[in-house]
Amino acid sequence: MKDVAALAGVSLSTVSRTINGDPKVAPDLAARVRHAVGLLGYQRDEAASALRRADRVSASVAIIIEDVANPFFSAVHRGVEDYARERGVLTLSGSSDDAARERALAEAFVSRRVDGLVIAPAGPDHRYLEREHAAGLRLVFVDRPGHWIEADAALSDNAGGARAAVEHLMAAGHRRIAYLGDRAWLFTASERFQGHRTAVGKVAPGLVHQDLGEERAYAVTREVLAAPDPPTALFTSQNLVTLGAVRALHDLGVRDRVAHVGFDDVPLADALAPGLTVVAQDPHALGRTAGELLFARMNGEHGPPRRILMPTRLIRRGSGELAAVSG
Amino acid sequence: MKDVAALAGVSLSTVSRTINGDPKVAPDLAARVRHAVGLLGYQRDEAASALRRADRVSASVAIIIEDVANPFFSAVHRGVEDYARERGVLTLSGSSDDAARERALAEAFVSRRVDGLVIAPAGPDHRYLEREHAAGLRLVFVDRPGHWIEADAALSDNAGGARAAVEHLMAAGHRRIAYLGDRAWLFTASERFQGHRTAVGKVAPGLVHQDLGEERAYAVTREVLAAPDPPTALFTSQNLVTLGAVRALHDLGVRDRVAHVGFDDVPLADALAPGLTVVAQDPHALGRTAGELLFARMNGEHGPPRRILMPTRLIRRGSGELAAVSG
DNA sequence: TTGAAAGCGCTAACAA
DNA sequence: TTGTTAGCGCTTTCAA
Repeated sequence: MKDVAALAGVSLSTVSRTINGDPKVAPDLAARVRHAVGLLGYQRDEAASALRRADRVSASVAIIIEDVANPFFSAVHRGVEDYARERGVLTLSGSSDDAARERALAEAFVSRRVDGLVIAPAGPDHRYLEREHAAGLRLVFVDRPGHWIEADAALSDNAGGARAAVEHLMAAGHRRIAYLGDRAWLFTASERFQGHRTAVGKVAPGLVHQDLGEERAYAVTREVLAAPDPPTALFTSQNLVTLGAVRALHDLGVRDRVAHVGFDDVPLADALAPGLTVVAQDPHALGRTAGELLFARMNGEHGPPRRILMPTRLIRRGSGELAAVSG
Repeated sequence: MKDVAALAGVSLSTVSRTINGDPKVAPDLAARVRHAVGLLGYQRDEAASALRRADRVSASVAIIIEDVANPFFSAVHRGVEDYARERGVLTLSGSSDDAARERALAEAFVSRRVDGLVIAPAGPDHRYLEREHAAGLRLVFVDRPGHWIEADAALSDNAGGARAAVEHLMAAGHRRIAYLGDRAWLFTASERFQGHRTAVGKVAPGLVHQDLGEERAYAVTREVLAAPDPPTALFTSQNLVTLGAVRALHDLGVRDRVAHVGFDDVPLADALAPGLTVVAQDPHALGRTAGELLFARMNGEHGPPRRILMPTRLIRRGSGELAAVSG
């Protein structure tokens, strides 16, 4: 910056003002400065700039998701990024994997002075953010609400969606409907399980399996169908669980006999035979909504925490419309 | 920080030294400092720290990919992130979409003083990075090499993989093999087209379609198959193109008659009927390798640019093994 | 071993 | 309108 000032023959303040688009710098000086900037390839040091700046804005927000490579979360990420970009704000991101890493990431972003933080919780306790939040950190939760902390959240209608899925299966005559879900303590999972339970009335023992990942879902699907009095339909409550179950049904050759509805859409769902019926969320919209909440706070909105519920949508593609056969 | 110093009754330097693990701080002082830190929930301002620090290390790297929500790129992202995390370094990321945005993002990251930059090129010209690169910016390209700039790169064996895919189809008797690809000017696309051409010898007119996205691929697949003298097999050279083609073949009801090999694996490929044969890359490993190259430079490695080629793997699942019927 | 003071690159108050 | 100067939060000489 001082090289620029020297080359343009002006003071540091004039350079700073020119760069920040201050209107009351003489056009000829501004031109000299811009010329020097171009010649030297000067770029402002954003960190130093934010450090000195009165409002301390870094023009960046961060999102912490479970896994940047999970299609659901990466679409949420993209939603936040699109919203932020339209406002000239950079979006940082990181994969939390687990509660400890989530906390480490949150602290890393906070100490980099992001203007706001979006978190898709991987951990069951966000009290560690209480102090920062009280001190003015703009914080929004997405997909799942924060625990032990009062903050904005953008969520899907998990219970309603799950209930719709299972009721759809029941309307086709199914009564023995297995529930396969991921980590039971997660808000999303428990909401979806509630939805399932509401629809079926009483849950048959042996038909509920939780804490599954893709591989466990594959194995459990095979086990459940091999057991006596097997279910005639499956409700899988998370995208990776759905993938595991689809592969298992396929390998068993029963995709056209065992009904199946998954929560969250997956690629190629409509190219399967039969197509995969799902309760789709709109992860991109979820991300955008989280962005809206976050920017509202950044723009000075006060008031109590808001919780926005996004609707889900049942997409009939065949697998959820298979009629129940005598069980 | 000065609150911490006041509470602990020491000077700023002692706080700084304690936080940075300087061994020659008296244990009792260090304990007092740490206690105060805990009480106040103090976290160092990384930006200010990096600003003053002699080596100016920010403990962060960035990766620019076309779309954080594309499964291929998000897996690359995750590979870099995993490698960096093991070394205590934060990974930032952004979606470039196009050349202009790529440049804007690169400049944003550079002005945030990341220690290194990984780019999956979206643009055809990286001369804008030349000055920074010469000035010491650690730069690695992934998936596609940089253009008009000499820098390290981690690439898949695009030509070899494409050639293997098409030769595989030819071994099953196919002679009329359509090529469907994404933006032709991309390095990856042109390499894959070269591989296709090498395998088939001479390219039949009307069987090559480029610059496709998922929706265009869907439409073009239908058109190509409806035309006189249609191909008996398809080679789709990118994941979104593959998805479009699969859906089109499915909707036409010809997935068991028209052979198909895709470049890059897609979810549920093995749950289709027939399964989708692909030439798989390992995007996670590609990301890790880019990370290795980057960190080697960050650790002072000199020498000429290195280009690492990662092998691809043909995964036979059925669609690529359909025999040619009389055309 | 500890503290006082200078300064990283920048912006903002103040003076000219 | 422009320049001078102080200082953001931190690290790092330099002296004590």
